[in-house]
Formats: sequence, structure tokens, C-alpha cells
Amino acid sequence: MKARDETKIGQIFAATLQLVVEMGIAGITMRQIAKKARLATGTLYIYFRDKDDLIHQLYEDCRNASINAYFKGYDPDLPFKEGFRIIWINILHFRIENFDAAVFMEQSYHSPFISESSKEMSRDLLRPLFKLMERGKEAKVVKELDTVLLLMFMVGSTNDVIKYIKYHQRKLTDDIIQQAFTLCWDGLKR
Amino acid sequence: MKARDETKIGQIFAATLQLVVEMGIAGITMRQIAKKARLATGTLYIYFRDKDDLIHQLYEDCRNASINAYFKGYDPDLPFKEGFRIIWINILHFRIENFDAAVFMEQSYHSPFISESSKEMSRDLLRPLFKLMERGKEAKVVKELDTVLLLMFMVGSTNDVIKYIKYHQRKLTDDIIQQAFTLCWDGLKR
DNA sequence: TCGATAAATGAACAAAAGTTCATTTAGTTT
DNA sequence: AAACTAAATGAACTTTTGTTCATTTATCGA
Repeated sequence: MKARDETKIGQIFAATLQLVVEMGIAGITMRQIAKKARLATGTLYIYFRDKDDLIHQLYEDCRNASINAYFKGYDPDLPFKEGFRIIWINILHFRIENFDAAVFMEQSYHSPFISESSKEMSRDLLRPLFKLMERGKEAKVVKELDTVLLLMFMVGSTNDVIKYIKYHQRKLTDDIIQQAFTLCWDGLKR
Repeated sequence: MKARDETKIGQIFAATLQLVVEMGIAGITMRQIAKKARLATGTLYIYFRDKDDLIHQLYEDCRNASINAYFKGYDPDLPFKEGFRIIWINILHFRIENFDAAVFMEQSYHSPFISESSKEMSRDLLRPLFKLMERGKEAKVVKELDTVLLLMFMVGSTNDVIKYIKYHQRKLTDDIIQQAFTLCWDGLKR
């Protein structure tokens, strides 16, 4: 018998993400996804129960991929600032290289597709970052403010760079990374 | 003859914004908008050519309202930091009090509704902020980096506070405003 | 090589959403 | 107060989109 082609899921995901960046989550249809993935519309229903299921699985996929990427190369034994820099740059790189996924996840947050529980899970996955920031506070190198506020500021500052690069046609040079990191760091540090 | 009730446009806009926050721009239908605004669906077509027109006009309305609010009480003769603080807090307040509008504008950016030219116009409306930041650089109080990057960082830092407040059920106290402003200011200052 | 089985297809069907329009309602004018 | 006109209505119509299914195609095991 014929085996299922598991690479197709990747094709479908990639096509969907591209469409979301082009049209927003409002504009995507099953037909368009199929067309962009070079498949028949019916084929989508072999791999996904329905549109809802497709979007959901894509969301989970994006979330997991990003969390994995964030902590790559991080060693809790490094001095705080070094560890912090590694993670900050990981986040930045991942979200620029997976810009489509980043836009999709942002759009998903306010959408009928993603449930409250999925959002809850996303928050849970910020927990390792939470610990990192607490460490910075204990070591007296980071301001004594609410950890969540500090985290929002940290993650948000990568957002700003991404918008800067993508919407103003700038190149992501080491210089810019360094500059943007300094903006964030000087804000957080005591 | 019967006069057009111009307050209805406000009703329709408010209903649409509420729906966007609840369902995302993906989930809104003309029927739902009408229902939430306590109107018949047909009435929407008296005030707007079609759905596209409705979304467009709402976008313009939100954009204009925000730009107006940003510079309220700003006086170019004030010392830079004072002027900067006024505008930063204006942005923050406006976007929290008009959270629906802020979500809508963010979602609109990647959507089939908003054209390239509308986005271009939005960028133009950042121009006054651009001048402000250049002033800060000339006065040697702000870091010598690309003005657009600095602006993204400034506006983005209000974003972070908004997410903090709205998604983590915090109250917007003067304390938090002060803390968040310091995060941003310490990042930017030389 | 052949038969079996599931993937793949896309036209057809069903459901949902956008839009229209004949009719009713409510101000305005004379 | 009556005539007039445009707003308001919501059921009906049209278009778009999600989903199914009979048919074809490709792969695997015997």
C-alpha cells in the first residue's frame, strides 16, 4: 500500500505561513493553502481533520520550534550577562529567520482558532525565561521590578529589531544586533 | 426627510473593534458587526460601500485618533527628557485606553484589507516622532544610533507595558508607568 | 508482475458570509 | 396633518469557502 508522505505536512505548514504574512490570518482559505503547497484541496483533509485542526497543529509546531531555539547554547553556569545575551540573540535570530512563524503566532493570539488553553501553554513555556530573569535580579545586575514586566521588555525589544529590519529593509548586521542588545541591556541593568 | 444618524458610525466602529479583540480580524462578519451594533445588516451598507470600505475607514479613524493623542500637551521648548516623557506616556495611555484599536491596527498590518499605501501613510505619521528623536540625538542625551531603530524601541517599549497590563491582569499604576518609562529611558540615554 | 490498499485528486455539495432590495419606519417640509 | 424622502429593516439572493467522495494514481507485499 501507499505510505503517507510526511514531508507534505511541512509543505502545508510553509504554504500556510506564507499566506498569513501576505494576507493575514483573515485571508487564508483551504483552496489557497492547497494551491500554494501544490496539492489538491482534498489532500489537506488527509493530513488534517479540518481547517481548525490545521491551524492548531501549525500553532503548536511554531511554539515548540521557537522554545527549543531560544535556549540553544545556553549554560546556566555562564555569568548572567553572557547567558542573557545568548538567549536574547537566539530569540532575535529565530524570529527573524522564521519571520512568517512569528507573524502567524502574533496574529493567532487574537483569533477564533487558538483556544485559551493553548495561550496558557504558551505562557508556561516562558517559564525558563522567567527563571533566567529571577537569577538576574538575585545577582543584583537587573532592576528590582516585576519579573513579568522585565520579561515583556526583554522579548519586546527583539520585536522592535525585527520590525526595524523587516519593515524598513535593513540588513541584520552584527553591528545592529550589538546596538539593539545594548538598548535592551541598558534598560534592564541596575 | 429623515437625516442620517452620524452617531451610528461610531457604534459600528466600536462594535467592530470589540469583535476584532474577541475573534481577531479573521473572525468578523457583517452579520456579527450589525448584531453587536444593534442594527440590521442592511444598515451597514448605508454607511459603508462594503466590508472592505468599513475596515478601511475604521483603520484611518484609528490612525488619526492615535496620532492626535500622541502630541497632546507636548511643547518643543521643554527640556528633551520632559517632552519625551510626555509623549511616551501619551502613547501608553492612549493605547491602553484604546486597546481594541491598538489590537485592530496591529492585526490590520498583515491583512488583505489594508493596502500598501495606507501603511505608507502610517509611516509618514510617525514623522513628528522622528523629529523628536533627532532632537534628542543632537542634544547628546540619546544614543547615536539610527533614528528609526530608536523609534521602534521607544514605541515598542509601550507595547510591552500594554501586554503586561492586559494579559497579566495588572493595574496601570503611576508606579508601573514610572518603572516602565525608566526601562525605556535607560535604554535610550547615552 | 499483479493485486491490494491507501494516498491523491478535483468536481460536486453544503455551509457560511457578503450584498441587495422590496417594504416599513421616522424625520422634515409645506 | 399630509406628503415626501431617506434611513432602517431583514429575508432573499449571490458569492465564496469549507468539506466530501467517487475516481485515479502510486507504492508495497506476495
